[in-house]
Amino acid sequence: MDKIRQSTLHGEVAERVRDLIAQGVLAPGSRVPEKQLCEQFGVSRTPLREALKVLAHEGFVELLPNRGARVAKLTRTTLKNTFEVMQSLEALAGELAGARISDPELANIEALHYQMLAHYKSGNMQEYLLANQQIHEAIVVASQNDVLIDVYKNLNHRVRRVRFTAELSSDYWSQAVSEHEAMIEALRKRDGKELGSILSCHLRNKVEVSALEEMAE
Amino acid sequence: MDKIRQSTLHGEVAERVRDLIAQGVLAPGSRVPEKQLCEQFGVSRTPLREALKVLAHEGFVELLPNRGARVAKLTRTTLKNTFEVMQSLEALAGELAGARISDPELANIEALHYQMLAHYKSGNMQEYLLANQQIHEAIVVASQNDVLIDVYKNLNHRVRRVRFTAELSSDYWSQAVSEHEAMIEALRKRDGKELGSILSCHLRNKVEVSALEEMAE
DNA sequence: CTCCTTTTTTTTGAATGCATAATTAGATTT
DNA sequence: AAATCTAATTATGCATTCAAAAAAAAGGAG
Repeated sequence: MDKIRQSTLHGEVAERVRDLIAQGVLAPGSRVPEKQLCEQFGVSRTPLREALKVLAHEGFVELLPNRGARVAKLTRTTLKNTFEVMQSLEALAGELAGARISDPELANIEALHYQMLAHYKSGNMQEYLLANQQIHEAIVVASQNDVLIDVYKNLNHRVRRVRFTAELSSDYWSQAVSEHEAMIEALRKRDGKELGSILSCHLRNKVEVSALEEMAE
Repeated sequence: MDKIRQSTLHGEVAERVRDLIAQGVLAPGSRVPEKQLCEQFGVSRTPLREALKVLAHEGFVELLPNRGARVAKLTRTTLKNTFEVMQSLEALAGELAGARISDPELANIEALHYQMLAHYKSGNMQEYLLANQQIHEAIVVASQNDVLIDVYKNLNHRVRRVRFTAELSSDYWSQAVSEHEAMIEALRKRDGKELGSILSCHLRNKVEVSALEEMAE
């Protein structure tokens, strides 16, 4: 389950910077202080700068010529666009997963589903959202399409810093839960088409629901 | 039309290395000779290595710890997976473009369409494929979803090195052309749903059609 | 002659150094 | 006192250097 230790320094650094951005330690629009981060991480500027190149490509930071890296602002529009793409990718994942999912994978998703229901009943939103997230990821993984998995994870990374702080209405919860029920049902029937269209709708509300912290500009 | 000169050295270098890979100068599986490329480009290893980090993230090369970068092999499976994702993205692009495309954009696509038809009639496959490619890209751009455009371009980059060397059957050509006719028709009607489903089918044959040069393993 | 070990060479990963551009601070002028 | 110009400081981009690891070459045993 653990991913293989990459042992690439720039990779480690990239992950830590991503975390700093996700946690809001590095504010959107602010410059990325190379020197300070180097001291903090105990590495030289070289691997940090390599990491910044990758992060720029991932959309976490912007590189300004001779002005270093700035934390990219996640605008409402970008967020909406990202969800739009993720929705489409999930729909594809659902279609493929229907045809390709293995029994253990299905069992795992079912287990997650019941965990999620339990959190729903007990009103534990944090845990609910985590299980929910894991289900979606598991479906994507079950698609067995490496490119899809890769692109999806990258986009997921990007929106990680958006916290769902809003109180979700009970209406929304119950609808989401029933959609999830339908998803599991479709998976059990190995009905990819059905699963795809459920997933396609499922994300549609997420944008409005998510309360955005940093929607400057 | 010209993109803004980025003036980032690692960006330039990345592009040149991408080209070398696309042209097959750097063979799949072979190691990327840092020193040699540095001399060839007239830059030091720093920007080259930064570029390699980005290229690794893009899937062009693989980084092996203490063994440098190797040109990634594009397996049949990866190619199939990539087309699967691109197809899904194009379908989304079509849906969005239907709602959002501007009149000049539509006119441009129509122009490209007629160019493509001309090449079809004259049997110029190379030019036909180019126009075809441009139409697909223009539809993606017309979606006005920056994230989508970005991801699509990246995937398109990856498969650029696959050359369509096979002689396309006239059956395939005529079918593809009539599908394109339908696409234009849907665009004129601003019918995103229709365009999406046409595009969704349109790519489906591409995998089999594409004659792959480097399908080792 | 082949296989294995040891040494040499090359290559890689990361730190440091240096020139240039940008930012800040200070001085000068109005 | 506000604004503008200039000097000092700092940060950035890239080249270079250095240590460690891997590949290649040389040597030795069976």
